[in-house]
Amino acid sequence: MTQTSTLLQQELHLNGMTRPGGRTARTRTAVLAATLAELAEHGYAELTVEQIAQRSGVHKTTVYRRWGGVDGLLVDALGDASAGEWTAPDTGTLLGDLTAINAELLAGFTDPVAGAVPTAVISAAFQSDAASDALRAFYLDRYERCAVAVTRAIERGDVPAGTDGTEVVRASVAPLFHRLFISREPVGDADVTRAAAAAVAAAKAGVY
Amino acid sequence: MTQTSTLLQQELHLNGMTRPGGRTARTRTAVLAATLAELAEHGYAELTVEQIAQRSGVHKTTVYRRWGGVDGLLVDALGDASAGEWTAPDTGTLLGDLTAINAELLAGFTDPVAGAVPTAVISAAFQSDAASDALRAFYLDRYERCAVAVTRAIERGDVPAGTDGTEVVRASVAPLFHRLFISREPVGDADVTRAAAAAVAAAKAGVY
DNA sequence: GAACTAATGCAACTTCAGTAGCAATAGCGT
DNA sequence: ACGCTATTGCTACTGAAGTTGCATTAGTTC
Repeated sequence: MTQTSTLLQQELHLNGMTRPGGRTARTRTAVLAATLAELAEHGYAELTVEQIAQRSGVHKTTVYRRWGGVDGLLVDALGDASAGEWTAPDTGTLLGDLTAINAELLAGFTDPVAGAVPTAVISAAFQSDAASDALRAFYLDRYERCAVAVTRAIERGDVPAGTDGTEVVRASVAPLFHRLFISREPVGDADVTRAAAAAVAAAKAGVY
Repeated sequence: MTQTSTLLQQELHLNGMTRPGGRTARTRTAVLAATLAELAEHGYAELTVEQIAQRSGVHKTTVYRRWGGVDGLLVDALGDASAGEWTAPDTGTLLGDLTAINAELLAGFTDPVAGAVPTAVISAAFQSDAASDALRAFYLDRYERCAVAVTRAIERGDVPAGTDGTEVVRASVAPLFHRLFISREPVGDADVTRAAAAAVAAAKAGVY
């Protein structure tokens, strides 16, 4: 956590608060930073409010009051992470775009720091409706942004008109998620390219 | 839990025990049955050893000693569920087979009783290595059994020779898992057929 | 059927997640 | 600058998860 990112978070997300003063934002920043740190160090299984509170210097009662528990913290952290602007890569071909998206996705989840929050929220979604809703919103937004790659492919004539872009993206990333969190198999570059190639083949066949 | 299934479980899974006598098997049956019942009623989030112990009439110390905790119970329950023989459907076409597999999968996870154990193990795999290993073994076995559908398609000449059957199956089911547990979107029959069709199209294009 | 021992039952204890009530503090408006 | 109040800090409490040591029961073996 650099000082710049700290200040950045302090400026953002002050909506809906009756008193968005310096202290409120300060505690939020400290708690979320501590959450990320604890998550990266110990993982979701051992993520506890007490540790986060102690690490952030904020009392645990405050954390329980504002976030309700670990799930709430994760939801807030996910919203924070997805706040920044993000645009899909543009390599010139649909296969290239989807491959790049998949590679970025895999790299993100493989990295113990960057992947900790999304992984934890996926796990928390099994228990918490709030986490489930946050996940859905996050990925719908992501797929919407990625769909432009398919739109470009349609304009190039590579893919039938009327193809649902978000569906193609979903199909492209699904095998990676499947290996990572369902069948729990190792995932490599071969899976990245194969999944993208399969989505392209299905799209060209007019499945979506 | 019918009496027949109880007796069936009592007969099975007696390997590796130093004293596989009647009582040991009896407590195991009672505890696993209680686990399934608790899971179906309250879900994984509220699944607790104490409740299971109380419901089964077995002391909680015994449960902790033999299974170590909730995760161990789920692993054992999953092994129990996957013990029975299962063969992939044979409809005459690859698309039909994959669609049938997907439909069965979705129905299984949608049903609150039948889907409770697999769902819980997927969730537990985020915390427990034992659950993760059990999941991997379970699905590898499942995909192996489903791969015969692709083998038949190769023999019919519908799909290029050398196609990896398990990969096709993975690709076919992945979008369903993705909607169910990652993006948390509603899943319907349209998704079942579309995912199967996409896998077929990619397989025919020689991706796998 | 009698001794042996694996497996279970039992009670007490420790630890920790989460809550409640009240005191203290710091931002906000005048 | 001064009061108001949202927010946080603090202490103590409740309840549940999980552990430990020992007593008891029930299969197994001879």
